[in-house]
Amino acid sequence: MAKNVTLKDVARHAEVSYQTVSKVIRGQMQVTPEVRARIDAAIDALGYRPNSAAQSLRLQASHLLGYSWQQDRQNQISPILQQFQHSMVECAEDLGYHILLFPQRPNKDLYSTYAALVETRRVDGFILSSIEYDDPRLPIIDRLKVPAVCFGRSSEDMSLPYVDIDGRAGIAEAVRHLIAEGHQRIAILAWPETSRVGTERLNGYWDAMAGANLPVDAAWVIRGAGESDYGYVAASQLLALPHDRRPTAIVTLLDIIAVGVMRAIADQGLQVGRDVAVTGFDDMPAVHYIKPGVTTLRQPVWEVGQLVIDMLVGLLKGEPLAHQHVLLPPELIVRESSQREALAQPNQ
Amino acid sequence: MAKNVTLKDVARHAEVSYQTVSKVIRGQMQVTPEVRARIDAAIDALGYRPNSAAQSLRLQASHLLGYSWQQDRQNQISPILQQFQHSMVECAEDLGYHILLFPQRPNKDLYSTYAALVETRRVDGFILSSIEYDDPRLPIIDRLKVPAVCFGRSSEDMSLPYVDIDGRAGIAEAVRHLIAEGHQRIAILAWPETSRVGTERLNGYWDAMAGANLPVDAAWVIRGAGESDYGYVAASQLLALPHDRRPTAIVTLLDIIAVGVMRAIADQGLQVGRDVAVTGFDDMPAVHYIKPGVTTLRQPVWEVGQLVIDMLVGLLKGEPLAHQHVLLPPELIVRESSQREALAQPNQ
DNA sequence: TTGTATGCGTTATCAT
DNA sequence: ATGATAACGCATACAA
Repeated sequence: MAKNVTLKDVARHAEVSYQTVSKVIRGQMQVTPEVRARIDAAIDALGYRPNSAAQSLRLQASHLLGYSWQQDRQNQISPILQQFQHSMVECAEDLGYHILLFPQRPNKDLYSTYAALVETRRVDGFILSSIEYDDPRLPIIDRLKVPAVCFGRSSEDMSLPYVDIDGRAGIAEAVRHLIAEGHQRIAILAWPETSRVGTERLNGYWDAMAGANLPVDAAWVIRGAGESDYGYVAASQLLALPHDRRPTAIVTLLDIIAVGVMRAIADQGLQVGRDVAVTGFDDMPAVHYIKPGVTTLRQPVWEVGQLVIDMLVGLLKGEPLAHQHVLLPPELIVRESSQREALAQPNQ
Repeated sequence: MAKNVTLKDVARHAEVSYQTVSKVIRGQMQVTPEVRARIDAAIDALGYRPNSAAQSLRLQASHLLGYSWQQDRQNQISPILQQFQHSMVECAEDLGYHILLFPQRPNKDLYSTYAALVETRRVDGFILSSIEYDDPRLPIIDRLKVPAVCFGRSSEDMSLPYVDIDGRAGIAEAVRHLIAEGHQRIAILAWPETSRVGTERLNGYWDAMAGANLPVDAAWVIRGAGESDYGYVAASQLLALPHDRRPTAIVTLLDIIAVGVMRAIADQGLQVGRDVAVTGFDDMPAVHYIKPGVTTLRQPVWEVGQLVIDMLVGLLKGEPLAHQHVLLPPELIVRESSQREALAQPNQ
């Protein structure tokens, strides 16, 4: 490691006082072009960089943002959160901030985890993702009075600023697309009531069905958890309904679940798209190789990450937020799985 | 945000000098139990936590470790790297460190990215993952003379400390397993020669085949890139060989590729496991739902993360490394795809 | 055992 | 326009 080059070294080299250098560097002072050039040359020659610890101490700001993510049962991070992390990191750097990762131990006191980071002044604020009902982190953030912005919301009137995907609007659009394709008996594989995201999306289904004055058979709304297996089992159940009640389209809340549904349809000797339409959610790269292609809803995650950081940094600078809560609509991507006219695909 | 509680506040409350508090806190001083109790009470009452910026400035150490990851073409992080990140974060916290994320912009000067972090003293060291041949980061780290430990290696005799998975040993074990299952004509879908990891794993294949004195038909060793599609195409090619040259087992370097291979086998009217054995790599959760189950090699990623951090922190403390280079063997997980006796599975 | 003095590198307030 | 002085909070060599 090279020796520290300090402000004083630069000042000595440029033959000015170090306070002058400090001010000139950040444009708080006008000097003669000649002096300015001497200082720039000195900085360049010595390779000076301000010491971030000293800056943090002086400015009472670490320029670090704490982020802790959640894995699902399979120890996996959703592609959504991966991209979210990436976009945050880039946007933060553009604003002079960095992301600090910290663990979320299952058996450790959550409060002390956050408190330690705040009280040691290690981070200036937090980003929270995967917010659910009664999220234990929310009261903690509130109690610590630390700036924070969430990706996701626990309810409409959350006190914390958040950016979220409008899953309700997304599913509604998917259902309207299916209706436009001529479907009337549309089923949905929802999530348990404890899932905020799932409930939100299910509402989109009700919206669209009601908007088109289509009746909903109680059997068409299934709640469950799991991945491909959930889709397979639930779809098999739907396809076993009497013909006049059997849905011709099945909406799912996740691409992987849609894959299970498609397998169930094929196993019944039916053809996905032509006989039964299917839609997913997330546009997961992992299912891109599935044939037929899965109609899905792509979340604008990149924008979410940028917005979350923008908002948090704004908060830290004391700027009032333009929007306390932002809802971004997902984009419907139509592929073969929801089209009757799609070309037949040889392999499943 | 609550007001700062400093050492002096604690000292005033405990009626001692603040230097005494400082020393007592970190056990550098013996005091009467009575004084000790007063100090503890004060810390507790005021909720004192040492200011990390002040500590960093004083100790010339940020206790931050820089980590930047790489995404694949599909903007995805491999499950391996996800788990790696997680294990690092937990282990780092146990040692009083945190992970700082920084972006790897494709078109930005790589050197300045690292230099900025080092010269501002923002991080004490780096963790590098996804090392390949001629990795541009290696000379940078070398030039900056900053402590760093890698997950992965570009060559055997790398100057930087590293922890890596012994892919060669892993593939060799998989091949020996296939041989034990009675296979003799074993093919492998390798990666391009530019892939260090791929070359390494391919060597394991040669090791095992040579070790069993089995001849290798040149047509059995295919090099290519891609995911499921690569597996499908390459396997179709292998299965089109004359019967006496057609492999009865196909080794792949990735579970997803194995899935493509299995589809090709099924499309030929053959049965995976009984007619042609298949093995993958990584034990990816995403393919857990595939039937028949994919025999694969699970990487001990958690251990890698722990080791990498242990080594880097040791380096920062000036401790000599017990092992400069560590190679961890993957674990063979045998499932139906490589067993002739496996129960027949109804759905693909 | 306890307290004093100094510096880590920066920013900011005041003089000049 | 420039420079002396203080302060941010902590750790430590040294003196008492």
